[in-house]
Amino acid sequence: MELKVKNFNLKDTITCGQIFRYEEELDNSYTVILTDRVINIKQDNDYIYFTSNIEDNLKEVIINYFDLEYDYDSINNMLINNNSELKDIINYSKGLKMINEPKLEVIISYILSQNNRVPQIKKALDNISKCGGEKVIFNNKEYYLFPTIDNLKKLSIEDFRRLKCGFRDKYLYEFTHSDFDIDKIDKLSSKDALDLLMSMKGIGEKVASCILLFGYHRFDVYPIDTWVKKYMKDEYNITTIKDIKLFCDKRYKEYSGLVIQYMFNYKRNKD
DNA sequence: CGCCAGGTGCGAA
DNA sequence: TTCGCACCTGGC
Repeated sequence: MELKVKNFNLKDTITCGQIFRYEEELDNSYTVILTDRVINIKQDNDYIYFTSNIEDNLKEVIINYFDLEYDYDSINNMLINNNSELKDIINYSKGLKMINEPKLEVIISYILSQNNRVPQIKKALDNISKCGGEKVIFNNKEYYLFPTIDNLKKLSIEDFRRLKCGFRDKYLYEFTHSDFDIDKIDKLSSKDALDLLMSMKGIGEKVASCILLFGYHRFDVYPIDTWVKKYMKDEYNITTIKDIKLFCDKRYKEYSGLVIQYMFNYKRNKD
């Protein structure tokens, strides 16, 4: 199946740190595990080509997952008009979309991320999926969907430890056995949402920010990672997280989360 | 070996 | 309120 796109960069969108469970294939396509299916997707200029083990609504699923109907162009133009210093990084990063990743998977992923490395996080997520997720055969390979909350509840602390989650085992167990209402977050202000997330063990400010930005499209909440730090130091000689946040909130307001993604993408790929 | 990574919880001051 | 430290795991 194919779809015409404009201002979409598949590679940047998939590889800029939003999701963990994807593979780059030899033909430069990507295989990505979504909620209910596995897809393979490839871009050639203004077209994306995709296949899946499930064809039902595939186009709609792709459009939703890669956020292709959200109007990034207007926001980008507005940002550049108000902040001319953003011209370079936005032109470099335009085509980067914020993925609509399943919320439960985002939460589990970022609980795993504390004091951890990306390959290790991915391995733990794969282990968890193998244990409680539905098996999918796609292009003669086995994949495992991310488990439902009911299946995650079947895992003990020892199971999480065995699945290489490390000391985060107890946080995962407590979260999955809590009465945390994943959809309630959408009804809260960003501050209340942050507080609610941070009331859970293993979720601090950084992890909560990642969850809200990547899982809930809250562009006014965002983490500051090493690449953004590097960018802000090199461009403005601003070094503390507090000052970086003050700077971004003042200039980029409710779109700061989007801007820091552009900074991240620019700084990390420009070397 | 020791160090550290997409931080956080905890006890001590 | 702030500070220092321990923490699974595995790659360097």
